[in-house]
Amino acid sequence: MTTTTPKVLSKTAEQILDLAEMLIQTRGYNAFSYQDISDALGVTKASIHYHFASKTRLGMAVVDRYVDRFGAALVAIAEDQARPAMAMLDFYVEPYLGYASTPDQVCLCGALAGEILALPPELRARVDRFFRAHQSWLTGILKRGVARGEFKLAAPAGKVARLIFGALQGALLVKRTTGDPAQLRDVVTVIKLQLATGST
Amino acid sequence: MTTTTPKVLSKTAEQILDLAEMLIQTRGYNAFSYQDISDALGVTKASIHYHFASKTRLGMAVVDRYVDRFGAALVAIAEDQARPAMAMLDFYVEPYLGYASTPDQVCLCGALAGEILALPPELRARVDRFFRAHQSWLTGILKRGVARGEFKLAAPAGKVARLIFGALQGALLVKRTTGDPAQLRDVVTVIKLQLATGST
DNA sequence: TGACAATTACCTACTAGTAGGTCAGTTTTG
DNA sequence: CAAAACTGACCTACTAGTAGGTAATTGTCA
Repeated sequence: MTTTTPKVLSKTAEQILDLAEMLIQTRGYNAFSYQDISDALGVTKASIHYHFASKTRLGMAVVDRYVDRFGAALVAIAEDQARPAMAMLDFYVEPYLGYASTPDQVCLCGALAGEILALPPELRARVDRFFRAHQSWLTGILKRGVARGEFKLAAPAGKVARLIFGALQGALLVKRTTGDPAQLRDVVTVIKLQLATGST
Repeated sequence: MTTTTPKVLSKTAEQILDLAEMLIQTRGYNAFSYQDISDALGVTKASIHYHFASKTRLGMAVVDRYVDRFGAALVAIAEDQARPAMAMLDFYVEPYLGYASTPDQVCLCGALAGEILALPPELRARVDRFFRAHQSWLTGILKRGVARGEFKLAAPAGKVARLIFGALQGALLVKRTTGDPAQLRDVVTVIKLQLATGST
């Protein structure tokens, strides 16, 4: 696991992390301030600096926690060798559908990617790792589905994984702007139909 | 056409627009300042305010110009009834491939979508319109391809259009972060293979 | 057990820097 | 000349971050 903060976190520190994560997912990293957190949580800016020395460190802690949480879920999904690959894909898209059901949340790393050049290098590297890990995980699931005769791919698994991952991230972004809750649902439907053997 | 600035623009105004467009596409709207433009162009901040009274108005002018330019291309592509639908799709993805060949440009509206909640409402509405227009244009092209026997779709054209559009936007975002120029190329390849009759 | 020293968790008050924006005045140009 | 283009000086609001202080809790040891 990639841990920025060594030991257990205080209740306040966790509240700060929770709120910062939400603020990045909705407004973006550069569009939230320590003052926003201070106002919402009733703690002073100095107190936030006590828990997270800099905004960069706060961002790192938020991303690390998100990546670890998501990553643990990926491991858990892929563990059960008996489970159909399509069911694994269903589990994978669940968080995305969850975000799509909120008024304006997107994937944390998707949000950060939109302002990647305006981000401190520590955050850039973490988003990069997230994208690679998820696309490689998806590639594995697709290969498994093909080996089991569940999926029929029009192209190599790695390229299809890129299509699926990009489509999920893009659909979330579009959904938040247009406000149409069907945006992501439709995309997931088409992906599954295209993967299913004999769908075309 | 959606024109914010009524008459012809001065050379300086156009330089400001060009640079602002590039800055939004790379860094994002909230991560660039009048000072950045002032430094790069050698004009004062006050001079920028002379041409564009507020940052919101500058943003509006940038998006309007971008949307008009892109929209004119869409009309031109769809004009020739004889041209194959696949060729039209090739023309459509050309700008995306162009951005992908730069180190860190993405679609202007894709960049704005990442910080949509931190944007003035005038910009939000414009990004929304862009997304709807492009998905509806893509839907038309897909329907045309089906009618001509060029495409075989696994789902209704509107849903496939959402997949394609989201995948293009998402792939650009991922490409900029990971730096892999093949990210978008792979996605386009898979899309075309999945659309082609009998590809699966 | 009680005394003392750290440590944790916060606070008020402040800094230097940057953001977008204003305005009166000046230069340039048709 | 007059309109258009531009500038320097300035303003207010807000940013991340710092300095220094205060309680309360916790660990250690005679």
